[in-house]
Amino acid sequence: MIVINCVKRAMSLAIHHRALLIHNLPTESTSAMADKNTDRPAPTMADVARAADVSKSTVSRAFTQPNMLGVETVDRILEVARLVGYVPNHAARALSTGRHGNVALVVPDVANPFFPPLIRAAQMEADRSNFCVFLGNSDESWRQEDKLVERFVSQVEGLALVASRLSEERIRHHAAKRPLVLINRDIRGIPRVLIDSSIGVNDAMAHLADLGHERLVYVSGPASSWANQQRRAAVRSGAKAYHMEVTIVAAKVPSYESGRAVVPDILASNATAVLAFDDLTAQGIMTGIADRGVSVPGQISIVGCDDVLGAATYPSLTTVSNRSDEAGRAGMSLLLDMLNSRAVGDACLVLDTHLVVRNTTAPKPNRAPRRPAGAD
Amino acid sequence: MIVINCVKRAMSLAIHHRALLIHNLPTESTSAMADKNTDRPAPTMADVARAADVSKSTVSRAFTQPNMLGVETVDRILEVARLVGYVPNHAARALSTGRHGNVALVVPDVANPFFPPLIRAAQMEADRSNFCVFLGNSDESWRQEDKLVERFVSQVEGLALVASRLSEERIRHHAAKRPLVLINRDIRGIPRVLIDSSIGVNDAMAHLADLGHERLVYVSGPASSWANQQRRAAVRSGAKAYHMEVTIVAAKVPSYESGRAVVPDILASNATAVLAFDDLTAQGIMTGIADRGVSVPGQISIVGCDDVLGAATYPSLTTVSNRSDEAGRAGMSLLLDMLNSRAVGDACLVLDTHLVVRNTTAPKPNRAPRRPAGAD
DNA sequence: CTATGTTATGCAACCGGTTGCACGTCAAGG
DNA sequence: CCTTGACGTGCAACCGGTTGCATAACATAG
Repeated sequence: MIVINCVKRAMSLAIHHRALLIHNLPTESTSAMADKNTDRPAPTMADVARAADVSKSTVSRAFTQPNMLGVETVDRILEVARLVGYVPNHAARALSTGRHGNVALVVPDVANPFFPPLIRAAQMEADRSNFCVFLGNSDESWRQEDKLVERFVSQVEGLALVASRLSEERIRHHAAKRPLVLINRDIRGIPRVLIDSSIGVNDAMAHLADLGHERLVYVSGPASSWANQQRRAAVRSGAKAYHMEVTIVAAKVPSYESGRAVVPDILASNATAVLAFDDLTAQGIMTGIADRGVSVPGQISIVGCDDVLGAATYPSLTTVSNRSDEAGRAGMSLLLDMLNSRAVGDACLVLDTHLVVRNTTAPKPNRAPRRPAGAD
Repeated sequence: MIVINCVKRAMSLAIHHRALLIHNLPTESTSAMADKNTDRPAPTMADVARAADVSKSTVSRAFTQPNMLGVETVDRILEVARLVGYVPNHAARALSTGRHGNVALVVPDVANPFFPPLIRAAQMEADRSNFCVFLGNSDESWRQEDKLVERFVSQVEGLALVASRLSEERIRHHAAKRPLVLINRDIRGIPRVLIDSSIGVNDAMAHLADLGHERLVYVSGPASSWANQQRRAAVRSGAKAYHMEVTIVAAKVPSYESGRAVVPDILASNATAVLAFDDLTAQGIMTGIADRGVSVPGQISIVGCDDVLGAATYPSLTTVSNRSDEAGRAGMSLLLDMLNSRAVGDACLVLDTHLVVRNTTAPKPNRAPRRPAGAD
């Protein structure tokens, strides 16, 4: 066995182990290798047909339309198939039927905690209908997203794009060739499910206004994100309704680091409350602020979005909660509906959100927060 | 536009919107529908061949072996292809070449924060080689995992199983038909990458011993998890080395809830330190313990594994850190190596781990922790 | 006993690419 | 001038299924 500890780069390790493993193949391993892909190339329908003494067509029907055949024939074929270890070939089937039994799911960032529950729910929903799901990570880039979609399109029956960064034109282009649903992106004529955070954001602003806050910073997310546009708009309208003054600070990508990075801008604004595009950003902001000796929520209140951290932060984060898994399930369900019945149209499902008040919001301090104690 | 707020079950909403959307299709939407899938069924190679006045073979070669053709021929064909919007058909290609350009990645639980970084890294690594990746969620069940693998196998070139719950026999079975790598599962003869947490666990026990702790609880994870077996073994050997008494408490699945559930057992054990299978479990334990009025780390020290929560908990969690993304990248890289060069063997890459000391560990209290203050 | 179904199965074409082999052209070598 | 080889391209078979149509067997009705 080869052991390499603490390898830093995949490339280097790939080279290493390959170089090393030429030798020491225990006999069992060698025989295992002999098995591998050396056995006849997997039984096909023709093999089964021969073994069961019927035609290819009959074998095919035994799997797809059993009631068209004699019961004992079907039984015999299935038995034979099991014995020889036959597994139908998806690709071949897709070629003649046009039905691949696959769907694609594309998200901006798998590692952002907003998405995993959504992915999981979508995956399991697809699984219930025996669909396989391709996962794509667009890395917040529309080019990457477009490339992925293009690569997927020839082997899927439908696509679900989550928080798509693509232009409306590209989305329509793709939707024209394959059934496509959007999650957290709002384009007329394309079926979509939306998490309406404007409700929760509005609640949050009412909550802050109640606490006496008058100056708010909204830390925005990706410009091409529908959720961001919607949240910003909700902040704007909330500002009017509750007579608050709003400053917008931009964090390009939603992440812990982005949050930390915008802390100076936040403190410079003289605001007493912060609404962040998402919890990750909010968390970064919290630690950044704490590092500068400003207390939360004593001097500044903070509200996040998405409720993906639970009560794990300290102080526990007040946030706008939604059920992203629900969006995933609903989106996939919608897509599967489209695949079964052509009866689709301008469907739009809206899931609502609500404010969860925890411990990062408190009444406005008497004086505006001091400048950070430390330098920089 | 149809709006349905606060829908609870996907099924019901699917029915709803379908019922509702028969009407109100704005004209633009209607025309969009007309486009959809109504246009000729996507241009094929034959279409391009006709348009470029060459044979199918030539078009094929223009894409796959351009240097076999005259340069101007290639240029013309590519141009024509672009014009008619031709996109090669993965499935058809796979049928004749046997190369699908797909790989499968199966994990126990997408939503467990240990996996998303790994998934993301694996996905992006595959993407660099223009591979599409299927994602499977085994839901911690070997049956589900087996089903997924079976479904994937006919349309992928290789598989990566993360923390597989399958029996060794099933894994060998699958490995015999397709290149397969394991992540966090150790089977001789099957290429694998392992995160060796025994190092970190040992460090953790040394750390606790330094602090004077003599009685430890190990909260175990899934029995079929290799990581769990490894960690438990490391705890056992550490117990010997540092003369600690160890109790094992079982949490079947690694989750926040499981952690909370085992708190009574932990407190009953009279131990002064806890090592949890993973951070999620540790987090559950922390809040459960806090709820009972026992202080961390004052009365009980807690150590997690995986370091997926960062410093977000309060107190921030001491934990055994690893880079799961590195494992994902290395695993996928290894798989791609196998696909390119048949030169594979008994490869085994081991990534190491280290202890990150934060604020949930402290010297052993003078007296063993009291029973919980509240009832139950 | 023949006309008419009904049911179970086989034949062969087709899905959209890939590829071994054959063919034609043109240039260099004998 | 004729061979020989390299080069560029086309033909046709093949990958592993699906499916419309034909056919054979058998039952029922006229």
